[in-house]
Amino acid sequence: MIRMGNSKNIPDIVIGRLPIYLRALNLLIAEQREYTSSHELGERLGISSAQIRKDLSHFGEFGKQGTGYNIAYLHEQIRQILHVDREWPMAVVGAGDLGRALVHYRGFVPRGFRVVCVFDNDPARIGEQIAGLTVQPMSELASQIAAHRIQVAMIAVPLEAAQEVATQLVEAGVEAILNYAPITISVPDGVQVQYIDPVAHLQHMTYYLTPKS
Amino acid sequence: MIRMGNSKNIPDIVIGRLPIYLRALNLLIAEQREYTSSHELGERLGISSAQIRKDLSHFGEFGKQGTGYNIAYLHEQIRQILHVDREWPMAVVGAGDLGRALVHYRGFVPRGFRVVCVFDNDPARIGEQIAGLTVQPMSELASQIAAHRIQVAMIAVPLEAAQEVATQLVEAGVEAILNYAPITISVPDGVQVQYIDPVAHLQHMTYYLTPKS
DNA sequence: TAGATTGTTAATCGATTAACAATC
DNA sequence: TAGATTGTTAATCGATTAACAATC
Repeated sequence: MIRMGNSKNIPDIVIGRLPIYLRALNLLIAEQREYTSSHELGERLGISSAQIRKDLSHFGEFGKQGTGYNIAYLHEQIRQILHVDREWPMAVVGAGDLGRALVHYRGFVPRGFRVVCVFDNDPARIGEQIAGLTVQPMSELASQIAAHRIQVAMIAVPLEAAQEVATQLVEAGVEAILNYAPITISVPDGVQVQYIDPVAHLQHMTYYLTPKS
Repeated sequence: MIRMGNSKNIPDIVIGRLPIYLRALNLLIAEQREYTSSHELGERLGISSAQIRKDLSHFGEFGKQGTGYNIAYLHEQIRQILHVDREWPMAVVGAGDLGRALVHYRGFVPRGFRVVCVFDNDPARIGEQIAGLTVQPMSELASQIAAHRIQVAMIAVPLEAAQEVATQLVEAGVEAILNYAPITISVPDGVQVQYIDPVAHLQHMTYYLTPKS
């Protein structure tokens, strides 16, 4: 297989840190700062400065000796690397409390995403309006995803339904799934999956705690 | 410093996988299965069987050669290791869409957690009922956390308020924080913090996608 | 110039995997 | 017994860190 000269295989763990750097840069921009350094970023994030420089070096040279990184420039570069220098339309499946909160969430648009449709299989919910979107039946899923050219979806259904929904999403052409149901789903190679399981994080922390009561 | 004989320092990354194992065991229990193997667990989770055996070996010997692991027994053991063989009372700060969804979420109780109070600083929200709980003003935070002996809290406020809320929680005695605001917060040593940032996960995935539109 | 900070190399550290004796 | 699977060791693999020449 031919490999492009500039597309080395960058560790996934490095990719996973770029959004964190971007988040920190957002804040620095809000503070009206112009320059930062790997040392300052590291301090704020609890990461070593060497790691930040090493991570960024996979993609190019974004800093200047002596002065550090121009915040706006580095921000824009990372946005391009992560492909969030545009707006990704997204589908939400599940219009329960969580799905509703996702549709309402104001934090997607400023960071490159927009919920453009929401689905549910409960007749009581279909037709309901959420933040200007109409809850659609699952029978509309494939056609809507095609019509909106949706590549990214979020699953907010009960765990029993999550695998079936994932399968439908992939069949409809979705290539990246953020799954809120506490179950590992199986998808074909090449389809991206990430998980959000608050209880897993809580359990991780309680390992270190001694119960009071 | 004196170190107990049986409390070796177990890598944090191993602790982070235990909740995933627990989640898989929950499913196997629901399927009425009695025994499993490191191979089967690994298949389901996309993890090598060797890693699962290695991880578990940090805590004891839970399996039997030839037959694998008794599911109910392993489940109970991991629950004890993670200290979720009890119910942790939790506070939610922020009664917006997300906070509301967290208070309503049915997935906490079966896995060791229960939201017992919710706070907001918006007079329009204070007094509101959410799933049987009354939204309380921030001025009540310290006394309520003490009264309920709360050690775990979730932050669901806008990012501008997150650091201040975290500081108040720690002062009130909270030892573990799950932060939904997209900002790295600073807390004293010994206080656990975990982050949930859906956008970071989405951006991680879009790195691997080629935009269609 | 002197001070600061990058990008990169090499060394260190830690995590994952392969392999297998033990044994159910 | 034969087959399966554990727990563990040693080897491999990969990620992090320390250090520094280059240079703004």
